[in-house]
Amino acid sequence: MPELPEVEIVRQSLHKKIEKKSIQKVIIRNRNLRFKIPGDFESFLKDKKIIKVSRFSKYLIIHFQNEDYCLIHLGMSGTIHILDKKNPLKFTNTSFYHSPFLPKKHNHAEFIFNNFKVIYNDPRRFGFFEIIKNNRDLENRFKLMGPEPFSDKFNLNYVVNYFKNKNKDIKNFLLDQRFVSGIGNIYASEILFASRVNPFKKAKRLNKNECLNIILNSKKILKHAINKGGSSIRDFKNITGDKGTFQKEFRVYQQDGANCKRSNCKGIIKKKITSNRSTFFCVSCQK
DNA sequence: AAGAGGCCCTGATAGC
DNA sequence: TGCTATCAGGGCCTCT
Repeated sequence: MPELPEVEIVRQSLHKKIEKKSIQKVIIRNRNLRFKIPGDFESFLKDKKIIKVSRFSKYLIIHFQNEDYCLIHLGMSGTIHILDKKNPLKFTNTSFYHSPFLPKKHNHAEFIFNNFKVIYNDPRRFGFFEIIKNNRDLENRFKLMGPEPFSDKFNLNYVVNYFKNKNKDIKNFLLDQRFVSGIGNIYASEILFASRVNPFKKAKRLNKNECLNIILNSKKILKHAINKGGSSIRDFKNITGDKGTFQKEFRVYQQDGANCKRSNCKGIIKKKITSNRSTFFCVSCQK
């Protein structure tokens, strides 16, 4: 689930909770993630003090002293839960997929701090951890990825040049992390709707104005989603924690069959599958 | 070498 | 009720 806005919301709460704290111990319950958790993971993280939690694209970056880092990618179903020992019944929810209550199954890793635990849960196992041991490796790690939508590098020149002679359709480019980093399947559809651009239009056929609209709407929609706490598209029950509300503002995602929400448009929202992913768009106003 | 498609995995839901 | 099929926020790998 988690696209850039949801990962940012997780980052904010995680940073607040673990900044300047030390990991006392790491317990691995299940090493099988997208990439197997290495055998020395626990010993490497033991007694490490967290400087801060930052983010690039959909990656959380835990900063330790001495240029050590741990990347966390949540994949499709990864969630991070904070379990407070002093209040064992109270959970700080950073989940967008599951019930806020700590799931019993699929806890892969537990990070034990002085008086609380951080738990990584991931039913589908598409997420992963990655240890990075110096600044240069951290820079190189993201070198092949495109700029974030918010970056000044994601501008008209960049996009127009990138799209020259490109036959791939625009929806697939928004999902292509080498072109732009952090957009996923929900926001790609929403951005193209806001830009009035048909998702299946070939990138090289887009004019300057359409490119500009896509750029501006990418920045605007992701920022708005962050302000709304991200999108929570699966059930939340009995929670007063970090629940996103941007799903209430979806204009096309999961809206197939509905009337187009753009005033003066009489179109219907349709769903089409490309590259194994659903795409939602208005048949009338997205040309 | 760009682009399309398969695949990793579990769980929720729909349909019979 | 219980089965089977389909779909889900991502991204890596292979094939053409």
